[in-house]
Amino acid sequence: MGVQERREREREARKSTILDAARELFLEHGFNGTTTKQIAAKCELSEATLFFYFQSKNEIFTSLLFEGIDFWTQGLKKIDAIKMKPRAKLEELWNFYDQIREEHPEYYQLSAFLARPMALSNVSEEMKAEIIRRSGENFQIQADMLDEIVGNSEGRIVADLLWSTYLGLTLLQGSRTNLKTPLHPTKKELKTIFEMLARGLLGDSN
Amino acid sequence: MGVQERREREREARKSTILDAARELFLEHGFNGTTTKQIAAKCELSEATLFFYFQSKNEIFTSLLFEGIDFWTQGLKKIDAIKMKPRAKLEELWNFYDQIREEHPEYYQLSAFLARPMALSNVSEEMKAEIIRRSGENFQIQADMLDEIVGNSEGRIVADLLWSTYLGLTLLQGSRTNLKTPLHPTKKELKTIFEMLARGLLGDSN
Amino acid sequence: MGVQERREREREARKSTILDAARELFLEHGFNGTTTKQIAAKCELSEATLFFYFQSKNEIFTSLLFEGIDFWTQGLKKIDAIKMKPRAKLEELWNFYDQIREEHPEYYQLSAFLARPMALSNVSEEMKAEIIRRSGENFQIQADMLDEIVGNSEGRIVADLLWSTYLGLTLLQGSRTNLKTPLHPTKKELKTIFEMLARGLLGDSN
Amino acid sequence: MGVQERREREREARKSTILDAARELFLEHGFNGTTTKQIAAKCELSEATLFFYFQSKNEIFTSLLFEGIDFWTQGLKKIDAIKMKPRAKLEELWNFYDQIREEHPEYYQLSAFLARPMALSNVSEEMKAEIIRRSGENFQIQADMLDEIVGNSEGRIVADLLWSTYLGLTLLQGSRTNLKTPLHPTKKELKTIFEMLARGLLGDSN
DNA sequence: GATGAATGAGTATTCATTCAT
DNA sequence: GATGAATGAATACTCATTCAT
Repeated sequence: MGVQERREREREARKSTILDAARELFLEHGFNGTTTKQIAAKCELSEATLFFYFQSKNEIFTSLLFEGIDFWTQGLKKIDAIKMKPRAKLEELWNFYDQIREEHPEYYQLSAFLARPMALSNVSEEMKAEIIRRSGENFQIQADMLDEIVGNSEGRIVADLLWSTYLGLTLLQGSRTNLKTPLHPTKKELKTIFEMLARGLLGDSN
Repeated sequence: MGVQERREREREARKSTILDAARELFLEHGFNGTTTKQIAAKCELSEATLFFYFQSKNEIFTSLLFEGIDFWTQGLKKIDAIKMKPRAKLEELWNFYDQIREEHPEYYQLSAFLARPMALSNVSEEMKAEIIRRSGENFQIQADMLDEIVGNSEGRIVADLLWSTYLGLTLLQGSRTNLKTPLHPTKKELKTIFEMLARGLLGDSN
Repeated sequence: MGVQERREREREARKSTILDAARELFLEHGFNGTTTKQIAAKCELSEATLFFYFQSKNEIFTSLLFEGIDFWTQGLKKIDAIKMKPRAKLEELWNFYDQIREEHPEYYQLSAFLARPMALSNVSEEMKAEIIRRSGENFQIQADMLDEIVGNSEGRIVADLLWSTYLGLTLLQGSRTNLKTPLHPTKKELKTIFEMLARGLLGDSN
Repeated sequence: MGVQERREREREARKSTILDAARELFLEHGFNGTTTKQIAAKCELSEATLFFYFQSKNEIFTSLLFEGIDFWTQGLKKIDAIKMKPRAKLEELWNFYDQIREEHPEYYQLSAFLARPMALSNVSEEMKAEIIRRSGENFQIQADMLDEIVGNSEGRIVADLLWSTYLGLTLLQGSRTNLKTPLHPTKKELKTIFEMLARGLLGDSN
């Protein structure tokens, strides 16, 4: 059934085209600030075609959400699998955050996005449940990893600290871009912050 | 003229009523997701009446922004004025964050809000400039305070760390509320996080 | 009853103030393009006060209409009363048109206004009837006068020609102002036009 | 591609339907007195559909303006091309006015419309410039034609007289319709008026 | 598969008018 | 008398979605 397979592949390619356009627009203008007309224009299709590939604007949106969550899952699982000393692994995790932020800012923004109170107000209850499940899974991976790193069951707390800090720093930079303030922390300063944090988390000796 | 004064007071009260309704809705659904109809319904006025007190939906929005920024300014200045040992002052600042978050979550959300890339896309250039100015002032107060606390000019970096962490933690909790995950960190865990941070910032001796 | 009389006088004065403001705005922007807010602002009263002196925006409008029609009636009756040779009287009438256009353009515009198909669409049937009655009276005075001037019962036709020409010329100038075309006919050219017309109406000998 | 051509034709037909409805309403109630709802109802389409064919209410309006101006241009050029004796040509022109008024009163009203002070207040500066240009062209054709007819360079003045008279007569009839006065001048009386005018313009001998 | 055409429900804002003081 | 406050109805225009082809 080569024909059917090719059709399937083509269908997925088209969906990708649409998602690429939508992702950019949703990130820049938010859900309500983005129109199907804009999405259609950006991917050079008619508005009607969008609805052939997705049931609704909302489905396009949740597709992007799942895509982002899955991206994180894959990265975290890869790190989890590596064998390393605690301090090194902590640094590895931190660097992973850094890397995603640089190479895939859209997936980074996603995390901040999901944290906003209004984030899921347009999403159906079923979808919401699924998003919750998958996001929780991601957090659990990090918490387990950090349990191991700090050598006790405070992993959950440390995960909170580490993750919040990074999330906060990202937002801070976003805010400074908005507010046209000089961008801080720089790459070097980020390193300093990590050292401070690591000292706090693991003690001076590490 | 008692009459005129009473009128003025009543007018301010009405504006407050509108702002209270609008604040809640904007926080929950964002600017584009909130309609003047919703605001009017929430404060039990007609839509037209909104426009008697504010020139536009945008003016309502920016009024809320300024209100929040000013609230922070006042609190920060109060702390800045207190004479204290570094470690104690650090704790004071941390507690201030905590207190606002508990007593005025709406002003807390504001900070996260301002960080979003699309946050100010509906705001006129003049207003944007003013928001930038006042927000920057708030950050400067914190940076200066922390310079003094850590005893060197790394205040800016420390301010970044402290503030990002707290901002991140807030978002984390928001995210967990959204995602219906059990709420962490708890009050006690927050204390632990602060200890870790303080150790990282000031060294073990403090 | 001096008090009551003074009150009456004051009331009329206020009405005049309002009408002055309204006249200017209606002429410039039309009925639908003029708002009660604008009228109130122009005469430095509150919108509500307008409704103390007039029942509605429509009543303000029809008041202006009657005012204008009456102004014409008075002028025409004055000319009618003068004893003169036909050609001189024709010129007198023409000059009267000219004078009103220069000194009271608002009353001149009125005539053009009344001629427009949509002119009275906002006016109640009773008011419309009254306007029709009084306008017809004005036309009758002119027709009778011209019967006498041309010495036969073709006055009605001549009145039509004379009046249409003048009305048309006024509109022509209005159109040229709108279209920023050089203004023609000039005062001198108007005289030439009158000569042509008079020759046509009365024959070469006059 | 027959399909594409048919689509194009259908699209033009729909635009025409909308313009027909709009023309009637604008003539009767003016720009501000006509709503998109009314237009939509009149041509049995939804309001939204109007905006699929035209960018704005204003674009509908200016489309009508251009349509009318072009109609005049075509007729005038046709007459200009005919070789005739002066008096005959003058009559030809007069009859052309008459014909348009009878067969296309909407294009006749247009001229009166353009003359109103507020006529173009809703039109963009670019459009206004274009309207001015094209209207001026029409007048120039008439002035040149009349220069030739009267045999000297007084064409401009004669054009003013002729055109104003006709414009005025149209308005007069409009006014009488409004005011429910018996309609004058009749067809026969119009002829008499023309004779008077022609005598005035060309002298008794013609 | 893809799209031009069509629309019901909504969007911020304005308007003439009313009413309590 | 005068006005600040309030509003129902309307206004031009937009949006996500549907459907015939």
